[in-house]
Amino acid sequence: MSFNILYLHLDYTRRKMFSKACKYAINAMIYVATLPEGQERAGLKEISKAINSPEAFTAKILQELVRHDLFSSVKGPNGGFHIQGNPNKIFLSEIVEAIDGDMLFTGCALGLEKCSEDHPCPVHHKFLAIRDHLTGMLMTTSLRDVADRVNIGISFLKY
Amino acid sequence: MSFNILYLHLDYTRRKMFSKACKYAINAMIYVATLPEGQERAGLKEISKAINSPEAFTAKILQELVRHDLFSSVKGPNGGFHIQGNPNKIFLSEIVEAIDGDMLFTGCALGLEKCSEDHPCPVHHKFLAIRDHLTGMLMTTSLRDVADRVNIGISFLKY
DNA sequence: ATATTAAAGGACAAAAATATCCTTTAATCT
DNA sequence: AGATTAAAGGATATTTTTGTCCTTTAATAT
Repeated sequence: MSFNILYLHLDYTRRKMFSKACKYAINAMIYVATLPEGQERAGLKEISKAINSPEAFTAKILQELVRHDLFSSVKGPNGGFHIQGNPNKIFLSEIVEAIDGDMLFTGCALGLEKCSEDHPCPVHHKFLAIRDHLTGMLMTTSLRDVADRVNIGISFLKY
Repeated sequence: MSFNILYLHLDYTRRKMFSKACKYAINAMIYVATLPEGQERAGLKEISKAINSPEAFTAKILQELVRHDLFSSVKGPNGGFHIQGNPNKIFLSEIVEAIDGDMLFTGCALGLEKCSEDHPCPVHHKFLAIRDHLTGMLMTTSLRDVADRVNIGISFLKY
């Protein structure tokens, strides 16, 4: 039952920019940011249903976000997760960095250990602009920004 | 012997844009593109030494590049790999697509199955520009471009 | 106080990516 | 033709990422 695995298992032709864990993290935080005032806390089940993610795995990621002070959590009845701080001042870059780290922003695109201006990889200069563009965008896009788009119905968290 | 694994094995804080396989592929092709006229073919050992990559794994990747008509290969003594076609007309995008697929260019950043203008994810519009920037760069940067930089000594394939 | 609820945490499982080894195939060289 | 060389391909191993399950901890509600 493998058409394109005819040739080796080097078929992973579906590499994306972020890890799944990171996507779940971003989606989860956006979802919680969309909740109305007075009820801005949501439980694991609610969150993973809202963003269509595997519950147990999502739990691990939410824990990680709590450790990174992006969420805070409350146990027991009516417990759950709420955003730690002001969604206007939480940026996508912080979520990405919490889960995927900063290699996307700082690491060499070609994997050179000591890639730098002095000792650049062959695509160093080409990627500088891309990286700046990407990190600039992530560092200026707040949770509020994107959550509002969901709330007014012009963007979506699942399917 | 695990300091930052104190908390779960969700520590993969080193996500990069491309897979390792893809980096090896790009580096390998750049290396072969740097070879002087008349000897523009290199064997697996030479290549993986030049780009500092694991030999056997690199072999698989070179095979894949041959299947994608980016390299052609010759067996036996003095065999090896040479670039199939004109390095001026081979672009980084083709190598990335051969190994990592086109999800980086076309896939939704947040993993929405049917992310589109009509039904966009919360960061759709923000990522459009990034993606265009990235793919534009990859589609216009030729192997010759980057190989020349290595040849004149202003960029490097290892360390 | 006790029961209930929900997150935290540990152990484990499955899948994908990375990597190695060994055999087979096809060139070249003698 | 036979020996040698190097890529192709198959099998397998390791590591990382993704995912599940079950117990423990700490809140709330009765």
